Amino acid sequence: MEITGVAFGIPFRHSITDSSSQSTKPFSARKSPKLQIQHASDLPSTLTRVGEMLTVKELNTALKHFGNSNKFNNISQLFLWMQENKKVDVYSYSHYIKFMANKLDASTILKLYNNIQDASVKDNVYVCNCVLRCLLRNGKFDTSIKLFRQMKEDGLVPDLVTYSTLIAGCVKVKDGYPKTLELIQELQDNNLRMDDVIYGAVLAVCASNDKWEEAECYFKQMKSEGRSPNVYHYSSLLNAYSACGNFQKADVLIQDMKSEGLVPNQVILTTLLKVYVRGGLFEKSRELVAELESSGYAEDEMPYCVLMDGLAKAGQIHEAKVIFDEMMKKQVRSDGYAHSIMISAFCRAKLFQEAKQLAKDFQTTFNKYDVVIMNSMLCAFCRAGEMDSVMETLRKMDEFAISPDYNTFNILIKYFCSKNMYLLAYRTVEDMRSKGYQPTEELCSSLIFHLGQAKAHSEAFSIYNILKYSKRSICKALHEKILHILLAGKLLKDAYVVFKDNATFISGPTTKKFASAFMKSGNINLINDVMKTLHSCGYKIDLDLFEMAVSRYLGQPEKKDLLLHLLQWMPGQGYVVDPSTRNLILKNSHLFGRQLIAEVLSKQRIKLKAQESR
DNA sequence: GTAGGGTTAG
Repeated sequence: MEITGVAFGIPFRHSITDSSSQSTKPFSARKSPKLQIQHASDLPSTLTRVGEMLTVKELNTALKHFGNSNKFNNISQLFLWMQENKKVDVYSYSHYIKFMANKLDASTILKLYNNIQDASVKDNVYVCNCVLRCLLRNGKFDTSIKLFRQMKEDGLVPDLVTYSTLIAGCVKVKDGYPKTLELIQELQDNNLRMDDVIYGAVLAVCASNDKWEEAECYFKQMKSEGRSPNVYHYSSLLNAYSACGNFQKADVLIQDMKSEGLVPNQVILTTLLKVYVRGGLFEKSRELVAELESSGYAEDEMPYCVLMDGLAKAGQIHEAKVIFDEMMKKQVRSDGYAHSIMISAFCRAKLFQEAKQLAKDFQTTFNKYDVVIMNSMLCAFCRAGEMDSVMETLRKMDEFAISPDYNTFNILIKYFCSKNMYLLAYRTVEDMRSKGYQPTEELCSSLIFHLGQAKAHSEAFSIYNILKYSKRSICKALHEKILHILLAGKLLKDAYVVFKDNATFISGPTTKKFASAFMKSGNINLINDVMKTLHSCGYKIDLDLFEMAVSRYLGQPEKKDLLLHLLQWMPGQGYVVDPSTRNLILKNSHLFGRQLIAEVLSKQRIKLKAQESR
């Protein structure tokens, strides 16, 4: 066997990069550890072999290498190894988090951050900024604000990048505008000054929150600070004008922009179209679309979509359809937005056959789906009563792994209700809630009613509880409604809970109905509790109720302590058993101890006499 | 060697 090449060849360290050499050494042995890592087919075992030879800096470079070539699996394996072998620094964290920003979910990133032991890494501004950005990318705005607070307490000194990251996170967030104001105030308090990037983010926040006056104000402010707005700043302000359809302001802004030497691009002109459409200037809008077409800016569907949607929402559904047909004739590139807009528009206009037709058309011509188009189609099929198509669409959602959203659930639940499929509707509400969506009270309330009618008592109660434990306030009459359903279903323990929590909303007759149902067949161990609850709610317990309770106890002598307790409790609240109940007790007193019973009853009599003499 | 932004449609 020839071994010379391996045993006596060029020393390993020197062979490094020359993978094309004719050496007989094994391929891997001819590479530097660094390259071995970068080219490893089995990274963990390569790391075990050569990882220790590399510095943190070199490992970071490898991390960057994997990051730049989108090798996410390798990034994870390498970073994990680095952590386990204590070869991490701030660069490792910021590289890793940056590259994995779209792959790490919120809980993973939080765990990663919270597990950092080295305080100098944990309050490093680069690391913190990366972590915050990653959370915001995951849509976790509140979490990131909370973490930001925590970071500051732990020693983070935020910089301009921190604030711009957070402000950018405020776009498309409820309450994003007030939060942005707070952040601006805070950065100013920290003696930082807004730069072009922050102005850009702030203008976008204003635009998405319908704050055109505020947007205008920031725009002027940045100009007065000697900054030159770029095309993005202009387009955000223009977008802010679109919400109110202020076309005069928009036209002036475009002139201003041109005079600054900026050329309106496709986005600017499309946004201007949005302003005209929102302003109801449909003739001017059509002209602008024509202008976009001749500039080559109408090669995809967006401008048509803006116009169609505006027309449809202004009640001009047929005019919208004309645009749609023209668009189809011109074979404009479409991702399905145009279909989605028209399907929803037809549904809104209650033109369900037309909606269904377009939905079918979409199914046969597109093979690309998302949750919005799925919802449009579902809505159309449901409203047109096409059960098979509804089911097929649901199968498609599964097939394409599209998770249902709030709208999906709502459409389905309403549909199932309309078809009297209440149990299916019930299961869909449960599903909806388990996915974190809150059904509306109106929907729940009607479903509770129908489930009750269908004798699905415990299902009705589940829906009631979903409503109750949601943060919304619920209609007071619902408590009484569910109480009737629970009584009908003999779910007396649940009925008791509902009664106890909502006694003030329950009418006298319903209270009476609950009380006698409970005395008759409720859990014997709760009878005294129910009595006390009734009394403390101001309900005057009548003697029949006591008689029922006493009969229950007499039927189960092992509960004698409960009977004695009840009898002892009564006089203090002004109750005394009636003569027939008294006789009943006396007749059975051997079961309880004659002496005791006699004492208790005589105490009741004394009390009674005292009351009478008063 | 590390981190930030902003524009149009359902």
